Amino acid sequence: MSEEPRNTRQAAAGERRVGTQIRRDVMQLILDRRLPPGAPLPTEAELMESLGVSRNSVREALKALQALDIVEIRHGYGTYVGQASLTPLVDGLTFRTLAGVADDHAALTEILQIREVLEEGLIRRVADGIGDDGLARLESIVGRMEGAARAGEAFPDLDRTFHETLYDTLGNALVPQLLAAFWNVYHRVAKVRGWTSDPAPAVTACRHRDILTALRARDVAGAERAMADHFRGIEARSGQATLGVR
Amino acid sequence: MSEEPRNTRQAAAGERRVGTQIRRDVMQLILDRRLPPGAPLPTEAELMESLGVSRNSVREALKALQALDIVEIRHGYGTYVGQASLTPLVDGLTFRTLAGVADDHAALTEILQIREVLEEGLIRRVADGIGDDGLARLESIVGRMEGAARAGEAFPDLDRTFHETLYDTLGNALVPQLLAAFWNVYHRVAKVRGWTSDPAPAVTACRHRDILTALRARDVAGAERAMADHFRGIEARSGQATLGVR
DNA sequence: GGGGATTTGTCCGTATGTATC
DNA sequence: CGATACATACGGACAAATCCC
Repeated sequence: MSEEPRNTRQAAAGERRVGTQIRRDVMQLILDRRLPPGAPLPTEAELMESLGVSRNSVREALKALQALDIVEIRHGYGTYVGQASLTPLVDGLTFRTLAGVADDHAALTEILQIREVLEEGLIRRVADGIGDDGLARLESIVGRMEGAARAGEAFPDLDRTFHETLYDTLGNALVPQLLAAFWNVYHRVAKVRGWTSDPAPAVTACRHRDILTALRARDVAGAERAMADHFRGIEARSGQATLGVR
Repeated sequence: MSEEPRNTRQAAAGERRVGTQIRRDVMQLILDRRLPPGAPLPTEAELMESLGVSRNSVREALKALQALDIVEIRHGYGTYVGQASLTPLVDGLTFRTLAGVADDHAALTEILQIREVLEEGLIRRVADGIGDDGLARLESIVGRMEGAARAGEAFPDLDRTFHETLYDTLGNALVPQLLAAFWNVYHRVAKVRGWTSDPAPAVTACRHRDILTALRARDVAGAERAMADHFRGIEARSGQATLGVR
């Protein structure tokens, strides 16, 4: 009775840090039970008993998993399986950009370049397989863009929705989420920096119209060029904004 | 003395959740003081005094920031500014893939498709601006690949290094990190699933040789085709692996 | 290499706010 | 509205790891 292994954690030699082990255990629990997003998880009390750890350790591990959107905690109600979205990427990239040792224009240009490469490559695949319903949905969005542009208003949400719907037809759920993540980082940084949003809505609406027109004509090369032009416009706006604060 | 605003947090009405507010405060502290990655942060005791909260709350917030790689905690030493790497993305995507309601082959195909679009678009820009030193570094890597292939051994690390060095010349620090993140997710899932690594190293080495040859000849279209062929090979391997466990 | 100081890791107990039924 | 279950937050205590002298 000289040494009593309080729990099974030390004996298994899985991890020396309790907190890390709890994180792995909770993730493994979700995987083992095939719990879908939104499914209820054991309460903190149940976890501290089944894992043999204190409430504080459970909470710290749960907070870490919450930051990764692997679990979702609702105050006074319970803990649930999270959506595993790309929110952590948005938070991380936003912080990284704002904290950049160099000026943020360079960091934002990097993000923009990746978006550009992605969308230029994707538009080709979209042009091949888009159907009439997809074109109709895009037409509706572009129509609303032109309406807002005539009123002289910017339309960041419509812009985002356009690109999101554009790649819905690919059947790749990760693509719209990744592009939305980059989009969110860009606009969140712009908001913090106090940049004005889209000084020329009419031009932006025209760019989207060009993309849709090329898509209708099944003009792959034209769609690629239209998308490239669109990004030239964004870069120009971004460059002017940084010039303004210098 | 009837009401003493212990801190400025409640008065500003920024957030009603203490934990969330601490997270924002610590991030803002890093931004305000222009602290670079690796710089020391206040100790837990200092934070609980300056923010007027308990140690548990400080620790929970710090654990969340640690999961995002925004801070780095060293047991018995101190807390430091993190690298803000893409580790959270790797963790999230790996979990998301393993927990996928559909089979993981679909989820991995999504990741692979994004890598494919990215690298096919990037290789074009690389072919324009790569110098002799870059070609020499790639030559060295491909040479070691061919050596390993002759010995019948797989070379996952060399594969990863090849793609990483390939895009070093772009001057976009985010590109290699993002590709490395996708690469890590793919191989981590493959490891968990017990897939065998690269059954035909000779073919893989040949694909990389093709890319390098096209790059030397400044053959943009050829480089793009070689890269596409490379991904066809990966997809074939991935498809066979999932067939094997069925 | 030994010892003390500092800092994070873990645990316990208690009180409070919050959402659901 | 009350009752209940749950997360949120606080305070104190000791253990473990690291560093410095």
